Order: sequence, then structure tokens, then C-alpha cells
Amino acid sequence: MSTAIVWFRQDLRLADNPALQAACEQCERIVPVFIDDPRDSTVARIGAASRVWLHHSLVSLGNSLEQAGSALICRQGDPLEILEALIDECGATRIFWNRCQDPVTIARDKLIKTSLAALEPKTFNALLIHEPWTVLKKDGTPYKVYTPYWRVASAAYDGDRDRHQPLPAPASIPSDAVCRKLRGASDIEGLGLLPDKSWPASMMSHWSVGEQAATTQLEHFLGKHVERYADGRNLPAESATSRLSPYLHHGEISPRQILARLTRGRELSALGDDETVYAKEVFWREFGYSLLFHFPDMPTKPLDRRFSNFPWKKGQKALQAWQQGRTGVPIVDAGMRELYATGWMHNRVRMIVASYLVKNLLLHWRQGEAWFRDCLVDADVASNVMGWQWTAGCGADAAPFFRVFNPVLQGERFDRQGAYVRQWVPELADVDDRHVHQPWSLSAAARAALDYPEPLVDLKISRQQALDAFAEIRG
DNA sequence: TGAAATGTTGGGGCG
DNA sequence: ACGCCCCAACATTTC
Repeated sequence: MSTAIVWFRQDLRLADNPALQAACEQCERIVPVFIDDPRDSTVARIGAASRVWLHHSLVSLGNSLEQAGSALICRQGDPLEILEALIDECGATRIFWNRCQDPVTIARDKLIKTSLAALEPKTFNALLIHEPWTVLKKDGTPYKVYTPYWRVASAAYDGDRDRHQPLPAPASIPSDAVCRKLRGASDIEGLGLLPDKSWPASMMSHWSVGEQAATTQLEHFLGKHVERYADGRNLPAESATSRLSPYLHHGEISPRQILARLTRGRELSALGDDETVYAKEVFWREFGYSLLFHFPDMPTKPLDRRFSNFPWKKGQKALQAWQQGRTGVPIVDAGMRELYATGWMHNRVRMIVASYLVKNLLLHWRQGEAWFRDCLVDADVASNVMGWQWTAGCGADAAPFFRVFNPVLQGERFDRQGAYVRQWVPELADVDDRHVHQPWSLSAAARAALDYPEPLVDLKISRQQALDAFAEIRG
């Protein structure tokens, strides 16, 4: 009897899962396993919020597998050692998995693949539309500007649509008593992904986890919000973004599934304006993975090497005020509090709080990147690092100038009624619309009546400091 | 996926 | 009626 291990990683779904599909087609018995690798390097290791999500996602996947007559085995430790032990225990003759694309995991898995050569490991692309080495400029070098990347990547999708169609879930996942015995009742609990604190429960009260929930959210977004996406996505008080990022990060849904459902048989080039803006967001994720693959030191080193000499400040108090949402800038504090409470932040606000950290507080983008990685349920190294480098000005940004956001203008433009600020900063609930994004312009008496911090820094002065610092390094 | 400085226009107040 | 000034609103330029 042929037995296959299916190693689940960032693909916690049954549908559009080519490794699972191939195993079901080729083998008579399937052993699904998830391995938590506690030795992951700092950059690849996901943070506390993502681990909480992961716990619930594994529970959901485990339930789906059980409904299909199978069972999920969870282990913690060195993946190669665990896989070798498991191969002995269940007599596996083959192993299948879907590829991850961050540098740490690529290097680790390459070794594992070699070590397990006797089982002819078979790996698949389920993470991306285009794997990073397949989209290059004519001269063979990677894109560093998004727009030309999008042109080529979207045309490649349109030119080979059949290949990008998602797979259905396998009709059945053959298992037997031996496999089920390998799974102890408390396997998922045993990974210790849930800290013994109260925040995980309140954070997860904002979410519904799992493959089914991901599909429901996609349908909700496409049915209601995508038609006004170009404008609506910028308004943090409205839930007009897709909110699919945590599902994508853990692989509860795939980009192939999203694009197939968005396009419904059309080419990307035939989509309406709002749909195109959304499709481009999906390809921003692809672009992030491409950058990370071709510039693997991006998590720690600026893409623009001039920034190695940027005079970042050190300020533990300022960093803490930012993390806790007590900077005195309403839109910044609202975003940071939304992040801490829900594990997620609206994308427009991510740009604003990030810009404030690096260009007003002049703190290193890596400190912001680390905080986001720890707090976001969608923390994806590629997207997170790309976003922070973009904000800091050292990443892939085609702008020919040093971009500095003004959080007051951003707030007034995208949260005109202050609804978002009032939701997350209740101290400002009664401040009128004209002052809600700049409470320091209230009279001294009105300010004293508010239990809200004075601004940490002057926006105009700190902006000028950032511009001066950039002038120093730009050569 | 920007902001601030600078330039232009046009309506209203006023002598 | 007219010119002048002021300034808001909008447009353009610059980093």
C-alpha cells in the first residue's frame, strides 16, 4: 500500500491545493502533517498574532480533514527530524508539499528535499500566480518598479489562463486507522500557539477563520465592495477593502482562487476600473515576493544602499508611544489601536502610521516592521518588508522625490467625518470635525478637558528634519 | 498610494 | 462706474 505524507505549510486549505491533489491521485493512503518549527530565524518566524490565527486555522483544517475521513497530525521541532520519524512510523513512500517563497524557508526546504530524496519529494506552486523567477525584464534582471511589473505579469496571466485555474478540493482523502492513530487528541493545543492571556480571544472576536470563512469573505467583498473599490479602499471608516490578507497569509485561500472568481472568465485587461485596482493589489503581493526572492537580504538591508547611512534616531519612549497609540496624532493612534485590538489595520492607515514612525519620529523602519510582524494576523515577510521599505523611501518606489505624509491632511482627506478616529480613540468622540484630526488646535481649556496626549513631535519641524537627513545621504 | 510653495483667477468690498 | 486690494479657490511647479 502506497502512503504519502502531505506537508501543510502556508496552504491550510483543501481546495486549490496541488500537493494534496497529487498525493490523492498517486497514493492510496494520505498522512497530512503540519510542523511548527520553533527555530525559524527571527525574520521568518511569525509573530504572536499570526500564531493565534494559525492555531484557529489548524483547528479548521483539522475539522475539514476529519470530515473528509482523514486527520491532521501536528508536530513541533526540526522539520527534517520530524518528517524522518513520521516516515518510519507510517511507512510513507512519497512526500508532497507546496513551496514557500521566503529565503529562510527556501534554504531549509532545499536541504530537506535532498535528505528525503529516496521518497522522490514532489513540490508545487500554490502560493503565487507567478513564482519569482518567472517574471523578469528582457535583460533577465528582476523588476524594481511596480507598473512595468504589473504590465508583464498581468499579460502573462491573460496569456495562459488555463494554467492559473484553481483546482477543486479532492473528492476523497484516503486514510486509515494507522494514520488516525498517529494523531494525538491534543496535537494542536500541544503546539502552544495560544498564549495564556486574554487578548487572543478579544482579537479573534473580530474574525472568522478557515477556508470556508475565506470564501465567504471573498464573496462578500466581490458582491458589495469591489464596484467602488478605487475610492472606497482609501476610507478606513468603511469596510470596503477585501480583508482577505490573513486568509491569504495562511493559505486558507489562494491568489488563483481570488483572480478566477474576480475575472469570471474575462481577461484582466477586460476588467472594469475598480476591479482592475483590486487585481493590482493581488499583484502587489506577487511583486513583494519577487523582490524578496531576488533581494533576499531585503528584510534587514535597504534596497537603496544610500539608506545604510541614514541617521535614524534611537527613542524607546517614542517607539512605545507609537506602539501603544499614544502619539497625540489622532489618525496614527487610531491605526495603532486598531492593530493591537484586531490584529489588522486598514491599508491606508498602515501607510500613515508607518510614515509617521520613519519620517516624523525618525525611527528605523525595521522597528516598525518588527512590531507589525508581531501584531498583524496577516504578517507576511514579503509584503511587510516591501511596505516598510517603500514608506522609508529606501524600497521600490518610483517617486522621484522624498515622500512625507502629513497625517493631519491624510486624516482630513480619507476620514473626513472623523468616524475612524472616534471609533478607536474614544477620548476624541466629542471633538468637532474641524479639530478631530488636530486636537492641539483646540483652545487650551478645551484641550485640558480631554484625556488625550499632546503631540509627541511637531509635524512641521520633524518633517524638515527628515528632509534634511535625506539631503545628507542622497549624494 | 504626496505636500508645500508658488502662480492664477475671479468675486466682493470699498474708496 | 471704475480701479484697487484682498483672499479664497483652484492650478501648477518643485522637491
